[in-house]
Amino acid sequence: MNITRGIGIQTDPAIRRLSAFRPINEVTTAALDRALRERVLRIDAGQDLIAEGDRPDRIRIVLSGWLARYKTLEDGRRQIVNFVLPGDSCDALAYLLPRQDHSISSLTAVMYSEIDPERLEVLMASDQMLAEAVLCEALANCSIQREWAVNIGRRMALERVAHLLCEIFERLRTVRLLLNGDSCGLPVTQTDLADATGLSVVHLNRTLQELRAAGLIVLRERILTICDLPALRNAGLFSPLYLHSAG
Amino acid sequence: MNITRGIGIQTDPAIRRLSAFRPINEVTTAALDRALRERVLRIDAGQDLIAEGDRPDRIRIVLSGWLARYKTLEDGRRQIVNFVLPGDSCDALAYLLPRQDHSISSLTAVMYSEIDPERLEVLMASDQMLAEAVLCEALANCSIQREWAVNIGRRMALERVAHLLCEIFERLRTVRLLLNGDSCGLPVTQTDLADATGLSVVHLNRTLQELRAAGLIVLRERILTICDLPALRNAGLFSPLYLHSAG
DNA sequence: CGTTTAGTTGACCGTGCTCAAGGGGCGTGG
DNA sequence: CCACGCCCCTTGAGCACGGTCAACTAAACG
Repeated sequence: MNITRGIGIQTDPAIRRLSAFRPINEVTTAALDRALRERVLRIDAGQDLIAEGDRPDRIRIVLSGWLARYKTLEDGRRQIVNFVLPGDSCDALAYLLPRQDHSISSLTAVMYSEIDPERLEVLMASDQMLAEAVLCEALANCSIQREWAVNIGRRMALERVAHLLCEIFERLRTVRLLLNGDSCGLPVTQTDLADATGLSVVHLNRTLQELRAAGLIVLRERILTICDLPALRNAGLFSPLYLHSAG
Repeated sequence: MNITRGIGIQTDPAIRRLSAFRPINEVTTAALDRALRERVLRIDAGQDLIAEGDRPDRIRIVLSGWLARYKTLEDGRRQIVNFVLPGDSCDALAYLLPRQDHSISSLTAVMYSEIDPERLEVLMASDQMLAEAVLCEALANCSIQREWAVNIGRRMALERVAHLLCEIFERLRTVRLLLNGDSCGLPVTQTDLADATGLSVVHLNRTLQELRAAGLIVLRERILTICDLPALRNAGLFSPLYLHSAG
């Protein structure tokens, strides 16, 4: 984990993410951009950025790379409860609670900004739109959480995986991270996808193959191509309202 | 749905719930109490209080009775994503987003307060502790949501039901709604519990019987008695950290 | 009394899990 | 250069957890 200063850092995803909820004016955008560039850090894949039980102190905002919010049971069973994608915060408001109730680990190499809660509070106090956007981001994450409960609890394996892929595709679209109209990176293992859908790796693998065989997706070398988006949405009973991201 | 004014209304659960996160001083408590009593409404069991797609306008805070946050799939499959218990708000911050992303319906007769968002904002602006408590309540709900994903995704039926019962018991304890040290009301049908755990009604019924046979619980006439709390927690792999409610 | 709703039980079956083994890519080290 | 280990993906076989369907009981209610 090392601090990376200077040039070549893109803060766009974070600003795009917030802009999906409220218009952020130029002055605030610039101030936010400055705050984000002040402490940029990098970690490799497979590191715990936040562990359950930690005292939350700093706010972390992802600039690039994927992470997973997860919890494990005593015997090792793991459930990923959400993916944290570029532009997402690893909990902008968590510092209000005494402890972290879940862990967050990197699935890929990750670049992120650290901001002190006080710093963000100052920014929020100076621009009501920014304050609301930050709250909305938290609320939207909560909504995604609810949809995951539905996904895991009431959808069949095929529907579940289709739904998850649709969600990821949509979320990456709002931060402009599609590779072209119908592809995006999917830099996670099948074990990760299994833990996210509540399936076993074996069954997840077979389900992916079913989706491939049906001509809905191509998944090779960590690139997901959606061949027939309407059909995939249909297969996953996917409706994007819950993402609250206008686009 | 009718307005009930006047006496005999208990606002305690709502105030206790917020006090679990931040100390609320007497002045604010009194102001909050007044705000809560201004518009108290009542609905019967089985009514939708909020429907997916609604434009959120008013804030609703439950004074008595149970509700369920839920989503349904096109073909009728229903997943309850959380219970809303006395003292909980049906989303204090939802008005920031354009649409409700899920429905909330009453499982019992319910008494609740309606507050205008502006009214609450004024109260929050005048007392930082209250503002933080309201945010914490939303964050704690979000944490519960994550735990439900784990519950549904990675626990076996018996563990799942045990866990849910432990959670309900704890949550009712923080708002002082236990009937005595080891009992609480559980005014919902087995269909509701099935939809909350992602199980079928038939299997939920059998799982409850297993818990009864193991001497862990007694469940009769909508009263849940936990005979052996440590054993039930053990059976459900339950650890209350995620509730963030100090007690 | 008939109807409805909730709980219960039995029988059967299927989705998805477990266990196990093998293949391919890749980095490391002999 | 090849050997080895490691990680990830894949496939097969058997099985179990939990779903589905159906029927029956008991209580609540008009």
